[in-house]
Amino acid sequence: MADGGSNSKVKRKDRILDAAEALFAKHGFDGVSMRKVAEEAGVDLALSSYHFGNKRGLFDAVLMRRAEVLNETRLAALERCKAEAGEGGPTVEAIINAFLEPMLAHGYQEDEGWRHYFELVAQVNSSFEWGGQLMTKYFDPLVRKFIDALKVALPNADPADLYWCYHFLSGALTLTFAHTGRIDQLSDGIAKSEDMVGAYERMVPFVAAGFRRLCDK
Amino acid sequence: MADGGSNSKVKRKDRILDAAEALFAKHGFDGVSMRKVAEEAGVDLALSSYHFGNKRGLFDAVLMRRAEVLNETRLAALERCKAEAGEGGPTVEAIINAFLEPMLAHGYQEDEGWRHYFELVAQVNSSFEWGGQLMTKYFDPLVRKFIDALKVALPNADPADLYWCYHFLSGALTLTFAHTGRIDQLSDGIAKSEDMVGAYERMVPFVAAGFRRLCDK
DNA sequence: AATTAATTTCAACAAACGTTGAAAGTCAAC
DNA sequence: GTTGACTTTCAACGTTTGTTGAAATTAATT
Repeated sequence: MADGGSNSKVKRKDRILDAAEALFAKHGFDGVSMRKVAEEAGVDLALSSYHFGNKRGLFDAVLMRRAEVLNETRLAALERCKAEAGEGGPTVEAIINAFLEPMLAHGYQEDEGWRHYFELVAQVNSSFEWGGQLMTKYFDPLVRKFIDALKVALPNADPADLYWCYHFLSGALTLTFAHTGRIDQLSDGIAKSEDMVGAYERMVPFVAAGFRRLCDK
Repeated sequence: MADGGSNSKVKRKDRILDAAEALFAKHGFDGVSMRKVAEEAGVDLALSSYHFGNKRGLFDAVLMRRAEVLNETRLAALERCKAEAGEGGPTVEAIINAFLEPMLAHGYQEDEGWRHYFELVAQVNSSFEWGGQLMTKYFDPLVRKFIDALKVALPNADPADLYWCYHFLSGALTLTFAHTGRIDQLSDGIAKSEDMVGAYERMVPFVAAGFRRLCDK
C-alpha cells in the first residue's frame, strides 16, 4: 500500500512539495510552471499531477502541509498562556505573544522551508483571488479561539473593533514575514528584514497598544 | 459623435490601462494575459504592445499612473497638517491621518479605478518578487518625508523602531485595501471590508498607539 | 516466483502565451 | 488632395503552458 513506513518513495512527493513551496513563495501561483517545479525537485513532469491531481491541488497541498502544524503549535501556546495566567485570564500581550511566537519557534533561522511558507502565506493573504477563501479555510477556526481569549482580556470591547484590530495585526504580521526587503531599502540598512527577532519583539507591544487603545474601555 | 454610452471618447490607451488595472488587481501580473487585457478593453491585442512596449511596461504604467497622483495628494496633506500645527509640529495622529486620509478622499466609493489600484498595490507590497523594488521606487521618497515628520513628533525615538512601526502600518494599510473579504467571513458580517471609513477611523488610533508605545520615550 | 498495486517515466496533445513585421486606417497640417 | 506622422488591425511566429494515456519501473503481497 501507500505511505506505510517506506521512505524513499515518500521522498519524491515531499521534494515536489518543497520545490513548489519555494517557487510559489517567490513567484506566486501563476508565475510558476509545473515544469519548473519538476525541474527544481528533480522529478519527471507528470509526477506532480499524479500525486496532487493538478496544479491547484499541488498549491493546496503546499498550503495545508504546514498550516496544520502551525495551528497545533499556536493552539498549544494559547493553552499554555491561559494556564499560566491568573484568575482573570491572560493579558492582551500574552495572547498576541502566543499567536506570534510559534512562527519564530519553527526554526525560522535554520529551516528555509518555513521561511518560504510564510512568504507564500503573506502573498496569499493580500491576494484578492486567494486571500478571502484560503486564509479563512486554513486559519480562521484557530483565529476565532484567539479572538475569544481577547474578548476576555478586553471585556468592554466592541466586537467590530476587535475584528478590525486583528485585521491590522494580520496585515502587519504577513508583510513582515513576506521578506520583500523593502524596510532595508527604506531605512538604508538601519532596520533589517532578516532580523525576525527584532521584528517580533516590536510587533507584540505595537499591536497590543493598538488593541488597548481601541478596545480597552 | 454624441456620447451614446459604450462608444466612449476615452482614448484606447486609457481603456487599456483601466482594463489592465482591474485584471492585475484581481489576478496578479502572471495571472493576466495580454489577450484578456485587450478583450476587456475592447481593443486589438497588438495595441498594448505598441503603446507600452511589452507586458512589463504595461504593468509599470498602471502602477505609475496613480502613484504620482497619490503622492501629490499625500504631500499636500502633510504640508497642510504641518501648517495647521503649532510650534512643536503635528502630532503622531495628525501625521498618520495625512498619510491615510488621501486614500479615502480619492473617490474611493465612486471610482472603482482607485479601488482596483489599491488592491493591486496591496498585492505588490506583499510580493517577494515586486514588493521590495517597486514599492521603494514609487512610494519611498514620499514615505521618507512622513518619517521625518514622525521623528519630530517623536524626538526620542530609536530610528530602527520608527522604521519597523511604519512597516507595521504599511502591512495593516495594504491588507485593509486589498479587499479580500476575509474580515467579513471571520466576523460573520460584523465587520465589513466595504466599510472603508470605519477601517480608516480605527486604523489611525490603532497605529498611532503603536507608534507611541515603541517610540515615545 | 508470480501477481497485483503503486509509482515513475515517456511522448504527445491542444490550447494559450508574448511578441512583432507589415498592412491598413486615422487625423491634422499644408 | 497630398504628405507625413501617428494609431490600429491583421496574421502569424516560435514557445511555453497544463494535462493525460500508455508504457516502464519499482514495491508489496500472495
